[in-house]
Amino acid sequence: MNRTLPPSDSSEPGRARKRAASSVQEAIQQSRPFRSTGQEALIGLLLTADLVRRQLSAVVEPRGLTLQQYNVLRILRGANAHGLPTLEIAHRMIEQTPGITRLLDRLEEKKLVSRERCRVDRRQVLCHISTAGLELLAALDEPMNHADERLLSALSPAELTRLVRLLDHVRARTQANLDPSSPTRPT
Amino acid sequence: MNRTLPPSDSSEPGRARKRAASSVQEAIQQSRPFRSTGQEALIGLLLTADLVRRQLSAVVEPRGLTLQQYNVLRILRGANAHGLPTLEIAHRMIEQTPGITRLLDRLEEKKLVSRERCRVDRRQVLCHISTAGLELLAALDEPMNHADERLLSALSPAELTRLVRLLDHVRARTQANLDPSSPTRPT
DNA sequence: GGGCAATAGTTTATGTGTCAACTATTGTTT
DNA sequence: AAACAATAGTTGACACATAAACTATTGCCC
Repeated sequence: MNRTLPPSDSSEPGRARKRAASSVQEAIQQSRPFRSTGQEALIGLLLTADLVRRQLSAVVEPRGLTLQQYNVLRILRGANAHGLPTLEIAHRMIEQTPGITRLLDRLEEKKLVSRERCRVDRRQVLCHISTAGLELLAALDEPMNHADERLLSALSPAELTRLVRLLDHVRARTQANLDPSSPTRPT
Repeated sequence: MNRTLPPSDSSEPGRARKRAASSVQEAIQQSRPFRSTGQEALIGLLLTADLVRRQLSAVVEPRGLTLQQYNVLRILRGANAHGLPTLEIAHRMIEQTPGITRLLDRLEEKKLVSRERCRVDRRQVLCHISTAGLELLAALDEPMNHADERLLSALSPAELTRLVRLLDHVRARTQANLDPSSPTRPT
């Protein structure tokens, strides 16, 4: 993407737009090359993640689930028996607090999860996956695994490992940089 | 959601929640390991992209823009003078058609873009970025570049290139499997 | 043991994404 | 020229994300 600082900048016409460009450049049809590899990487990351999200959504959508709902069910399946308090689910997702409530509302409407006040700490609401939920997940395991494989079939095992490592690095660094002092302190 | 640990949690002694695992495993706190590296890669991809999106959103949000709105402005800045028809913008984003209309509606309300019927083909609506829009973008260039660098500062140039290449591969394969009428195909 | 802050969760409001159905214009066919 | 399909875009309905304000419960601590 073009990055030029002055206010009335940029956008000169007739810029050559066909060069042996990277896939990202082609995808967004920008008329200039990237300012940096980093920028290209970020855009590639977002494009790829969107593509993956779409593909995975398409797998669960026929069963009437969104990807987020599927995720909650997976979390609950993995957490079994005792159930999980609502916010614990939110923490394990990339979800904000208010979103998880309604997400669980819809799952409960579909009888895929059940909720109950915790007797020990009555502030908490414990969530469980129902038998129907488990069955639904079971039915989705196959196609989901298949989609996973298909999506990454372009990469060799070694490349996959490298990708995982690179992504881990990015997250590790960024999360370390995040403000550790939470601003949610009314004082 | 940020994985920032609660400061001195210690509410329960018996609650050891750390294990020496990959960053992804730690993040989602799944009790079992991944079935495959591919799955780990996908989840890592989604987590990382979400993180990046959040960080970049935080940069444009103080100016009252969403990341998508910012993107549209960038596209329009890059597309100069003649303006772009609505759907052309949508194609350059990962946006669906209806979304772009309302997105442009909001940008127009803020006087950041203008729209007009094309006289040649009256079905089309040509979109332009306004002077105010250009100024806003200019003001965001600096912090945006800074954020880009910060986000990927963990990776060396060589690693960045590798990441770009790996992501390109994933998209290339998947999109090839997807629909043969690729919308973003210049020459 | 009464006051008060932190915690767990929900509600509300707003912005947005997406699907389906719709309008308007153009191109094509006959 | 009338009919019809394709194109460009909008509108409506609904799910979702996020921030802010709210309720209920618990823990603290004096």
